[in-house]
Amino acid sequence: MGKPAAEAQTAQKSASNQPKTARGEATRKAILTAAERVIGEKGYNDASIGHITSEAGVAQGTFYIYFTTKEQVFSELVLEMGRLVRHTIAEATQDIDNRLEAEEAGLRAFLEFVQAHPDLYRIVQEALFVDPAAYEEYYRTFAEGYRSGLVAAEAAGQISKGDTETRAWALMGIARALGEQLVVFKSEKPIADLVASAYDLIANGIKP
Amino acid sequence: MGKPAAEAQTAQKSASNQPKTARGEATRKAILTAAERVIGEKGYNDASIGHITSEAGVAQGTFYIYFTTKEQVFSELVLEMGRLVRHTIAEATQDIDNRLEAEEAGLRAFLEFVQAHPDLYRIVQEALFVDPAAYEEYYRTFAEGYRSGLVAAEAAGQISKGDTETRAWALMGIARALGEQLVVFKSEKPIADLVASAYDLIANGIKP
DNA sequence: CTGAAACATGAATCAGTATTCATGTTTGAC
DNA sequence: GTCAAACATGAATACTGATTCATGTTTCAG
Repeated sequence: MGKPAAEAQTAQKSASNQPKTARGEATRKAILTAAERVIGEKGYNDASIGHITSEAGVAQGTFYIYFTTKEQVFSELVLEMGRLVRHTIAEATQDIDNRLEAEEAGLRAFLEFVQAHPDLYRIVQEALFVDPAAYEEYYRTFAEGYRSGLVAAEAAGQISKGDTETRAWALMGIARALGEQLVVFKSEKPIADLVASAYDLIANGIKP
Repeated sequence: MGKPAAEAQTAQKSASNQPKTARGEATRKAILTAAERVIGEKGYNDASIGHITSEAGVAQGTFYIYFTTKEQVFSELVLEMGRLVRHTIAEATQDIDNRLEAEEAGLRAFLEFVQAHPDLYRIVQEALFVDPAAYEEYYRTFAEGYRSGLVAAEAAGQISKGDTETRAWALMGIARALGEQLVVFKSEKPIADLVASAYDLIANGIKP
């Protein structure tokens, strides 16, 4: 994982649903947090508004004060995941000049993040079916930042020459597969070991 | 992608729904094919039984002669994808003794398969949410075959030593990411180019 | 203090759709 | 040819769950 572009606090959500008082703010966040947990655990379709609001400790109708639709809360979670992940990786790699080292640190940060937020991870995966546009945006944004990092590293002679676009996708694929090991397959292997093996593969390949 | 274990034509489906005549056989297959297309396109939840049966050209009730549940037809599609993909790769790599070459040929075969069956590809992804057991089975089976291939190659000195389990997951992750490029992101890049870049990464890594 | 805007409630609405079933039609073994 | 088993039909059932709404309650600017 590399150094994706940092990012501003991003746009205001769509419609007329932003809270105007501290109480509203708190309620909205409670619903969002509950949605993350419930949707992450049960999946989009089995997570009913009732489940979400009861987990949040509010009445069902309250949901529609802050969100116009079940899909909207989902999309917002996908966006949040994107922001958080990019921020996490950017922070973990900001002081590292060498690309290969940055790759290693970024991968570690990503896996730690995923382990800490398993629900968000699953939500992004499900976005392919629930909100394809958000899914594409998530990966495209990520890939672009990644790719430009590789281009710079290539120019600086820190990595060999190659097709940076395909490399970016492949490296993201590795990160994703290892994240899935942790979250979906509940692997017990320590993150440090995963990172070490993946790093060796990324740096040296597997030829004898 | 490597040489997964081959496989027998696999078990009889669960309950009492196997056709007993040629007509029944044909109808069942028509429904299965329609389900593949419709579910692949609309996703599990938006694909109603009505959509599927009308695409298949049969009445709604006919569905329940051959499948006990909407989920069952989905699971069957996931299993089918597993069989097909393993078979395809096994065939593409059976005459190749060198592991790195097998890796290349297997990846190419996988990508060609995925491009030819985009619906099946999406169905497997959605299985994580619709039928997690089938999803796990799909990837576990695949990973085991993959890993044992790597172990053999390592023993034969065809690849460097390393953590074969993590390597297997990482390599599968690369294949998956590139497949997604084709199916989800509609990349125009020729498969040959994707394979060449990925092969270079897998064999040599990216260090300068 | 006060009243209008914000916020909260939860029961009712309303639509979609998986599954069942009573009723035909077709097939193939004998 | 015949008839029981297979197969097919599509309307009816049954249930789930997103969204709305009429009715309170709380907040806070002035």
